[in-house]
Amino acid sequence: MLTIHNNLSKQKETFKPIDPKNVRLYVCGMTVYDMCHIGHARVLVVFDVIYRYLCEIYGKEHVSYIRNITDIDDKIIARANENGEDFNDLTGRFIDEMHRDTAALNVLTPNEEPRATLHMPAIIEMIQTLVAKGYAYAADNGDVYYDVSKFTDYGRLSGKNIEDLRAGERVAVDQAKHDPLDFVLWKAAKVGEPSWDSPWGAGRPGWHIECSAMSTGCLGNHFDIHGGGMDLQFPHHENEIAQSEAATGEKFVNVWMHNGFVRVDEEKMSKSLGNFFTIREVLEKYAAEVLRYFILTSHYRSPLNYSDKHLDNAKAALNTLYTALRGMNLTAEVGLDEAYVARFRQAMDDDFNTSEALAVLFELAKDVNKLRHQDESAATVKAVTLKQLADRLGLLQSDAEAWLQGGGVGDSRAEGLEAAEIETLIEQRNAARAAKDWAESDRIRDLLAEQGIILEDGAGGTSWRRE
RNA sequence: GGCUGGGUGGCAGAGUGGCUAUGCAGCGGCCUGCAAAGCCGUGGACGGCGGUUCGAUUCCGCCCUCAGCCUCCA
Repeated sequence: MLTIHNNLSKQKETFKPIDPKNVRLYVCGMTVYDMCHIGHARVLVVFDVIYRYLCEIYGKEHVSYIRNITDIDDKIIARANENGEDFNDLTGRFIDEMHRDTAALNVLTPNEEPRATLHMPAIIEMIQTLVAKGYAYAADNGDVYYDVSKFTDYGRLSGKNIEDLRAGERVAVDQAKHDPLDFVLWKAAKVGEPSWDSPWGAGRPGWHIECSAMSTGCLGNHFDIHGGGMDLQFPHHENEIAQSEAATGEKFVNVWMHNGFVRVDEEKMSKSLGNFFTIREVLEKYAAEVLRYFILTSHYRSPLNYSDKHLDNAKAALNTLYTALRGMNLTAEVGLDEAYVARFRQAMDDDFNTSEALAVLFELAKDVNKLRHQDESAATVKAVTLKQLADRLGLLQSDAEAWLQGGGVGDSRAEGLEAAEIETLIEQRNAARAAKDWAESDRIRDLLAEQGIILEDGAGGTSWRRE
């Protein structure tokens, strides 16, 4: 029985899809004007694992996963101007870069990745509906605003009330708004800005409305799960609720999920603070799977502190799992160890407790190591189970030998010895060992160690890996 | 100031009203020519002060402290 922490109720609830056989999931994706950073990686990986698990329960063809792309907003326009290029060229380029990152991280492709600029009619139509219903007004400056005072439930998701928000007075007063809390649905275009025609003149949509229009457009007025980063809870998701429920007259979303932040030195990593690392930067030093594993070590709602040391730790942990799989027949047609499968599912059923799920993987690895020289068929069952469960998390996707010999490092790994050279040296060393020439044997081993190559003499011969 | 979520062993990170998390690192042992890997064993923890309880790291209160949101941000 899957339970999910619903941010709307602030508690864990048993998950029941609106349509018992089909699940509908929407996640707020990227604004594409720059490379994705580790915070983006976390959303991508966290919801990828959630998506995979929902597919496991309901069947892949019964889960609709939508992750939008914001491809028009102030920052995109500003960046395109800085670069002196058309904003479409900019966004197109960074959409490609994002897809390169998601592929590297083994993030599955959603059913759809709707883009704001390709859904203008639906966006404009929703704004028209809001104006017609009295929830929105066109201001003197050509902008259209949502009238927050008209939506009685405003603030429910983020635990705020309108009075407190007003008391905060941190919202800069915009003369065109009736109330500082009102937010923009349609922005009138300034000269030279990209724009679309609308009943209120040329302009572009506000950020929040695109998600209301595209999510309901893709999934229907009322769907199951809506996710995104913690920071989107307010105002973005709050505003989405206000827009969607006012426009459709129906409940918008049953379950709201928000993942925690990535931190650097105990501080939020963000573009505005400038303390961020791009996914690409990390992949130069570490294999993508190390980053993916690192993200899954903590619960999705907890903060995740980023550092090289933690990634080194993640790499070492992955090596342990791969070492257990090395030499095992993973394509053997054997049943799974159902006790472990049950424990894995129990962990995932508990609000996607990936740390607990990973612990199950390590216990399986230990079993494999224990049994491999005693009871090969029993060990194979454990190994196959380990591989299968890891698949469900999108982990252990490499061949174990290839992983260990590759060293779990990223794209620009320091070039070392070729495999053939290493094999030759190992042969020389083994000849020395056969002659009990330990000095020579150790000399070769030390030589290789200097190159980051670690030898392991086993019953079946000498194997090697990169540290 | 308002609201939210945290503070767990050297580090990371789950969890539980009494019973081993797990990983990395450490220590002892087995294995090995010696190592490495693996296995066995082992030490070490629940921010502080009260309260509830037979018993609290786990529930309640207060305090300290950290982070986040209240403004674009995953």
